[in-house]
Amino acid sequence: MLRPSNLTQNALLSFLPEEEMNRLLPHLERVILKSGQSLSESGQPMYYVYFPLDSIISLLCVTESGSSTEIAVVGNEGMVGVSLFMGGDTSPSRAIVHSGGQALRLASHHLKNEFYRAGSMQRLLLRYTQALLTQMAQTAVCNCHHNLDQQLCRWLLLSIDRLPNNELFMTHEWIANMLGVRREGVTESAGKLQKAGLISYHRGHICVLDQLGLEEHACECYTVVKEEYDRLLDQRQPILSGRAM
Amino acid sequence: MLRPSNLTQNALLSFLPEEEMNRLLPHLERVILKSGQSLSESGQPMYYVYFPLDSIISLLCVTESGSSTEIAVVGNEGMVGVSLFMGGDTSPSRAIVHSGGQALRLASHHLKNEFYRAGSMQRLLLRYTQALLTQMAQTAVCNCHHNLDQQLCRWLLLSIDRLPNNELFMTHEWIANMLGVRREGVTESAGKLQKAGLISYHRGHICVLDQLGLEEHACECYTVVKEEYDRLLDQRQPILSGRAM
DNA sequence: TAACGTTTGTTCGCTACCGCACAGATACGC
DNA sequence: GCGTATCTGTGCGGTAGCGAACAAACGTTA
Repeated sequence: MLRPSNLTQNALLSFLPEEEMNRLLPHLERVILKSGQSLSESGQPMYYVYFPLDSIISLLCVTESGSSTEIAVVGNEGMVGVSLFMGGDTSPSRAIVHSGGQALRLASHHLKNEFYRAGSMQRLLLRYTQALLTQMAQTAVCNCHHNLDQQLCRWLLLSIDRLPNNELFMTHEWIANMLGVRREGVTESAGKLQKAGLISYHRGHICVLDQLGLEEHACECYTVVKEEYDRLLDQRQPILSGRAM
Repeated sequence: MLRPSNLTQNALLSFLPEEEMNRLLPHLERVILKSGQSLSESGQPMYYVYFPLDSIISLLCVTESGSSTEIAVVGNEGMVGVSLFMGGDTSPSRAIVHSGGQALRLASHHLKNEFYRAGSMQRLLLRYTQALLTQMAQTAVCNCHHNLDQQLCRWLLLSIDRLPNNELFMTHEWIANMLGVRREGVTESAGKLQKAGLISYHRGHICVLDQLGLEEHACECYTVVKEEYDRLLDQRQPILSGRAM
């Protein structure tokens, strides 16, 4: 059984009124997610949804030829598995843990039951899905019109916004898979950012040194997404954990 | 007042049970949408949602610099304005009529009222939104990994699937805006398709001559999207109009 | 210490697409 | 019929990113 104090680290759950939270509480399980682990595969049924605490999950869309693109990133501000209550049952995208950590897991039918009571949980999850839609749309246009340098800045910013500190463990290779580009391209862009003093990295360990500087180098996509999340999800009491959005 | 027989041209509405349809009927207005007309602008409040009959609407995401990319296309299988019931109130994207025709319009509050009764309408609209999510994700990955020729094929196929026949009125310039590329690029790709006998075009009038051929030239993205729409929305009685999905 | 796998740095030619410029063809209004 | 706007075709140099290949630096294990 979880102590309520730990639950508030997930923003979505922290917004729930006590009554609904109490109904969910017995069914929430704390799990450890490992980097690289898959939470869902395209077209496969989902048995659980996940509310990340200090972990980050990437939603990927994969082509026939095997190349992939991240279409959204989920941290402690959200959840993985919206397609369940949207009525799809199966997941349309692959969900990969891109930064290991803890998450709360909830069996599908418990989530559906609560959702179809049509109370706060439903409103909250729908607003979150709307934020996800915005993120996906903005990612799509960013892939099209902004260069790799800008995309890398956006990606780093979205990641550290969802982490407790300004460091992340991630190789260039991984980032390349997320952005749908070559590893060498990431190495080159990351090199520029390091020379500019914005980040430092070493063998899969990246430190963001100058967040504001990154924002200046990023395209507007980061801000657009962030502001939409704030608008849709920050209308209630703030979340208790440190850097959460 | 609308005759019920005309309503069935929109797939979403045709799936509604009679009771719910009767509640909506008095509030549905038939409107003519003109090519190029904007139904919603990014960040602006929406007063109506639209159920296209023989018109097609593009959802666009626009960058600061003014370049745009289509993130989804909506025809008589869907509706424009999902963000209303998702809780966003304002539209996150620009909705532009890309093929003029008729649509049914419903004032926001009537839609919300029906949605929050948590009946068939809610389930249906959520399933549709799920299909929209899939389309957006697939479009994003397509922009990233597939070349212009393939994207053009996908785009043409998605368009004629939503039209009563195999011709559409659309200049290369417009298509370029949708795909987020140069007009010259579209001219070149369209030229190839014409030489291959798959389409013919002349000053903004495009005829699809060989749909199967187009599908062979397209990337898998078209099929993925189409099958997901079929799966999510074709589970009930078929729609009455001719070529509807 | 030595061997090996992983991560990053760098180079080279190649391709798709960009941005620009301009020309021809067609449709439309006066 | 004529002028004009729109649509399409084409040709240029430029560039961002690709694919492949390889080297160097680092960490881990034996």
